[in-house]
Order: sequence, then C-alpha cells, then structure tokens
Amino acid sequence: MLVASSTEWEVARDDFVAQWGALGSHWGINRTMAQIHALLMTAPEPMYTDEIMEKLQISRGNANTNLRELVGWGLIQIIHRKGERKEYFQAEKDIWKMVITIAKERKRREIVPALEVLKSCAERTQSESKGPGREFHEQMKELQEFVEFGIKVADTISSMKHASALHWAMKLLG
Amino acid sequence: MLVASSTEWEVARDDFVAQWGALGSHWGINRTMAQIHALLMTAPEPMYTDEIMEKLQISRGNANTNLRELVGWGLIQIIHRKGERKEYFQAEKDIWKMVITIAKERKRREIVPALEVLKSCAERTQSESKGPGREFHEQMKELQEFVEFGIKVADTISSMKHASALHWAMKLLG
DNA sequence: ATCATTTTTCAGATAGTTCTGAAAAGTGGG
DNA sequence: CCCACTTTTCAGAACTATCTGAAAAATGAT
Repeated sequence: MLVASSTEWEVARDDFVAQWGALGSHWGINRTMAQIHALLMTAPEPMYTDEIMEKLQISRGNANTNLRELVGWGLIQIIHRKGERKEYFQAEKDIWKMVITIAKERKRREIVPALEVLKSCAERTQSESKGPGREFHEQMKELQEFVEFGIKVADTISSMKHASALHWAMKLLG
Repeated sequence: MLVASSTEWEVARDDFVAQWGALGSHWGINRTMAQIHALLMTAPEPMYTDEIMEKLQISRGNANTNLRELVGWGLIQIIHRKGERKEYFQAEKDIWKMVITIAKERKRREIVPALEVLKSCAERTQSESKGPGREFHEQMKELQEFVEFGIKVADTISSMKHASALHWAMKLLG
C-alpha cells in the first residue's frame, strides 16, 4: 500500500496515513481519499499526482478522482508553480479549520437532506390525533427539533475562532 | 426492501426507515442495522425477529446478526415476555440517551485507537530536532492534544442531563 | 497552430462488504 | 431427557464500492 520510507519520521508518517485511512473508512469516507489527505497534511511541501501515486501505490485514475474529491470538500487546494504545468496539492494544516470544513460539508451533504425527510414525516402525520400514528408524529417532531438545535450549535461553534471556542470549552470543563 | 404499509403514518415511517438507513451507510454503519434501529425506534411495541424480517424483507441470518450488533452497541435491548420463548427487541426512544450511547461507542471503538496511533507517532519522533521530522512531530502532538481535548468535552457533555446540556447550549447561542 | 505534457474519463476488473438460507446449536417446558 | 421452538453460525452468493489503465480531452509553451 505504501512504498518503503527511509527516515524515522517517515515511518511514523506511514502509520499515521494508514490510521487516518482506517478512521475515514469507519466514518463513511473512502479510505484512499483519507490516506491522500493524511499524506498531504504531513507533507513538508505541496505534492503532485505522480508523487502521491508512487507513495500510496495507487493508479492515476484513483489519485485524480480522490484529489478532485478532496478539493470538492475544501480540504486541499491546488497550487500552481510559475513555469510549471503540473498541479501541486496542499492540505490545510490548521486542525480547527479542517474540522469546521468537514462539519460544514457533512451538514450540507447529509444532515440537511435527512432533516428534510424528518420534516416531511412530521408534516404528513400532523393530523394523527391518537395512538401509534400520533406517537410517531411526536417522535419525528422531536427528532427534527433536536437536529435543528444541533445544527444551530454547530454553526455557532463553527463561526468562532479557535481561541474563543477553546475559551468556551474550558468554561464548560469547569 | 420494505413490505407495503397500510396506514398513513406507516408510509411516513417507511420513509424514515429508508432515510435512517441511508444516513447510517454514509457514516460507516451498516444500512440494515440502521434500518432495524429506525424500525424499532418507531415501533409502538417491542418486535421479534420474524416481524422484522417480514417488514424489511431480510433473511433470518441478517436480522439476527444486526440485532446482536445493535444490542452490542447498547442501542436496543432484549425483552422477555412471561410464558414466551421468543426474544422481543425494543429501542431506546430518548434521543439524548441515544446520541450519548452512539458517541460513547464510537469513542471506544474508533477514537481511542486512533489516539493511540497519534501518541505513538508523536513519541517516536520526539528526538527530531529540526526540519520535516520536527514539523511532523509537532503536528502529531497538536492533533493528539486536540483529540484529547475533544474527548474531554464530549465526556463532560455526555455526563450531563439533557436539560443541563440544553441550558448550556442556549447560553452558547446567546 | 503544433505538440509534448498533464488531466480527466470511464468501462471493465477487483476487492470488500453484506446477505442468504439451511444446518447446527441452544433452550425451556413438560 | 425429549422435543418443539428459537437462535446462532457460516460457506457461498450477491451486491456495492472502489480501483485500474488506457484512451480521450485539455492545456500552455513555443
């Protein structure tokens, strides 16, 4: 999966890349995409496609697709170097920004559509006045409100600077 | 996938089950497991294996495996009725408890192991004094601290009653 | 405009995951 | 200690997601 690394830190890095890939796949993120992300996060310099293919031992198509996907998520950006045709890629290294980016994307792609279904389920069972139908309606309503509240909290935290968020969290921890 | 439902609320429920299944599969949770969970969440009464098989049109083996898995996650419990051999299943309906249960399990299964790798990566590169090796070390250290802090926050929130968490969140929202 | 280089695309191959179904194991009442 | 009923297991089948690689398209320097 990875080509051999020479220096000590690169060996540790290979572990990190593997773990990040495994973590991703437990959270519905393509393993390769997560590995490329881990690789770029820990890259001293921006990398280009062939370097990534070589390091992770993956095909050009695979590398290209997942790089585009990462760009689509806003987790990496394309760098153009003067006098070079090739595209280089570099990852956002700030953890706080990274987490917020991921949260925003998942909200947009998965939470909001799910919320729409909850709303529709609640709405369509408005008129149920008793029994299981009513209980279902109330459960959907409750879920809907829970998710909407969660979104508000997440949005508020996302809009904070890392330091303010930390401050808030510290107060919480007492 | 689902057998036809008669009443209006049951039609909405089928949508909910399907959506919950889709959501699960985007978050690394087996679609069937999520569907069974959704089904039980919205069941007026505890259900037994054959009812679930029938409703979701799945095999006995599949139903059994995923029911065990849900029990393992602590999301559903087994009910024994006097004078009956069969096992009935019922889901926790309290959303707050449900979310905390899921968070705890994911922490145990995925976050803690990932944290161990981060620690190991940081430790093994302690001695790097400059250059890319040092940068890598610092990045791992930072990630490690971020995750540890996140765990603390999550643990604190998890230990709160729903009402206190709500109160805290309201203050945050200002 | 040409052309070498780089990126994109996508049909088919592969790998990984989930499901089925039937046999085996387990269980409690009598 | 049977036996009818229930649960569990797991080899092979089916399905889904991901990957490959080569051809096509795009690009920018000259």
